[in-house]
Amino acid sequence: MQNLQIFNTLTRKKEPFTPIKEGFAGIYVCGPTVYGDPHLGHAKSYVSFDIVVRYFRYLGYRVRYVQNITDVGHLTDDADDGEDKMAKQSRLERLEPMEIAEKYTYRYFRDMDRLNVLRPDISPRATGHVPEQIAMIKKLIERGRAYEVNGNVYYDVTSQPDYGKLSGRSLDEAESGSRIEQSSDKKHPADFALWKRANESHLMRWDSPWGEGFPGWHIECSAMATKYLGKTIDIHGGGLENQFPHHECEIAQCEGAHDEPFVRYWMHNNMVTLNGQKMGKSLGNAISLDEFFTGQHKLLSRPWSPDVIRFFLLQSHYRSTTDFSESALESAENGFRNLTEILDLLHKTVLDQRGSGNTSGNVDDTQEFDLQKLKEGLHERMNDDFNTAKAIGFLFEQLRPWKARLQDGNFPANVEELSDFVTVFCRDVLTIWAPGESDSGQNELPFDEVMQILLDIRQQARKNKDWSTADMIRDRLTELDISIEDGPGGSIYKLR
RNA sequence: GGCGACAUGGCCGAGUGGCUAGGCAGAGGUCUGCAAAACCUCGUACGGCGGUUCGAAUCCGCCUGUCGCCUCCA
Repeated sequence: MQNLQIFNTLTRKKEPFTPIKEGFAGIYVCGPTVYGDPHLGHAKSYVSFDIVVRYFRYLGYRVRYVQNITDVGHLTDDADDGEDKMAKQSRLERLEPMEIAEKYTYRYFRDMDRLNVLRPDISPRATGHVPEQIAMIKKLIERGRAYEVNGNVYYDVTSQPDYGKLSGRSLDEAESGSRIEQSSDKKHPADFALWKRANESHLMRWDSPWGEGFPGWHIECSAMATKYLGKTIDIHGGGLENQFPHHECEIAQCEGAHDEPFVRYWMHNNMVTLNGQKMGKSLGNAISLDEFFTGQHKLLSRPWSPDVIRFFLLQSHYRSTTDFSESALESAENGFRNLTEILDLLHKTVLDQRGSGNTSGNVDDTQEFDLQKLKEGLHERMNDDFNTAKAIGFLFEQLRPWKARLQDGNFPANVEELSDFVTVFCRDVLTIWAPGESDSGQNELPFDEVMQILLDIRQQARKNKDWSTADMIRDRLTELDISIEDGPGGSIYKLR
């Protein structure tokens, strides 16, 4: 009955989703390395997978969503003398490495909360799972998949016949690749570290059978995914740039340790560009989410709300690159406002009907709203590899014809069912709107009542053709970013 | 150098071999004391060159361009 199709990076095809266990879905997504503020790239990735999780739940699946927090400092350089990212940041900020991890973990969740990204069910920390990682490494050595040299442990890629199956690489390519470091200890240039020996100055270090050191940068995901989701998991997601080498190595580690397929469906979201350019610290265009929300960045002319950023992201597909620019955001913002106005109207109509028994509007029976068509259309689009862009387009297409009628107080006979469905879909799946959200600004003070007084005075002036008073009220309010709109049924105000 | 993706109307952005995606902007109109807002109407696009086909933006080849990965990165 559900024809959910997922594009599987492993096969490069859309495939119907079938869970390992009926009714359950285990999802693992690579989480952030917490040594800096989250930026647009994080937003794209985690909003994309937020949709995946929410849609699965909407379909009735019980989801376990696991997303790691990488708080072990991995090296900025694959060579032995590379600096640890966490250590580097802790030196810069004069904080303990774990203070850095905590600080940026909080900031990560704060910004994701603002974007309405659901928190994972489990957010395992890499530093909290060192024993699990060591156990997995031991197992790999026992099974002849890994070897130890001078306190370092490497994975032997030649022991994995299908190494490279996810990214479409072969070991021959890797061997001839010009940019692979020819590390002395490795048997094969593509071998990767499972455990690194810590030199004297290294801050984050643990005891292990191979001496003091720290885990390699792929093993945490393998160990934690296995611990919480089992040897084979339904879905593993992450950014496209992690496809190789990170995810390839995760597969090698898990399948080397368990001889069972690690992941059924691999999902990768595409990247974000800013004004057509790759976002990077070196390019000076890496804008953090907080800077977007506050507008405090030299490339931004004003703040952009998290809702608009989420909506903008959903207007493109997760497997397409998304180019951010202020003009594109502005378009999204206008469209977003347009759509939410319709949703507000629907909700308000239902409240009026339910509330005051006697109704101000009336049923427009000249035309039915085809709710079945809306439902099926949205499901069809979401089932097509979570195509939120198509779904939003369809939402506009179906709802727009009713906007004018709703404004005139006319509504379809099934307005309640329509509103209920749309509320669930927009609030629980897309999460771009929730009923009553837009007008619950300052309930502490009787702001609304005061405004009503002003509007009444102005209405009186207009009745008396006292245009100068009427216009003064409007102009002064406009200065405060409160706009007045006169309609047939009276005037209303809008903040912003 | 190796591997891979993408090139759609002013902008953003979906897309199935044949039928209007959608949004934003723009133009005209309705409404209005003026304005704003809102609503209605309007665009027939698919990088270039070949090929397959009755028919291709959609399939194949070549070319050009952009981007990503190959090194930490969502």
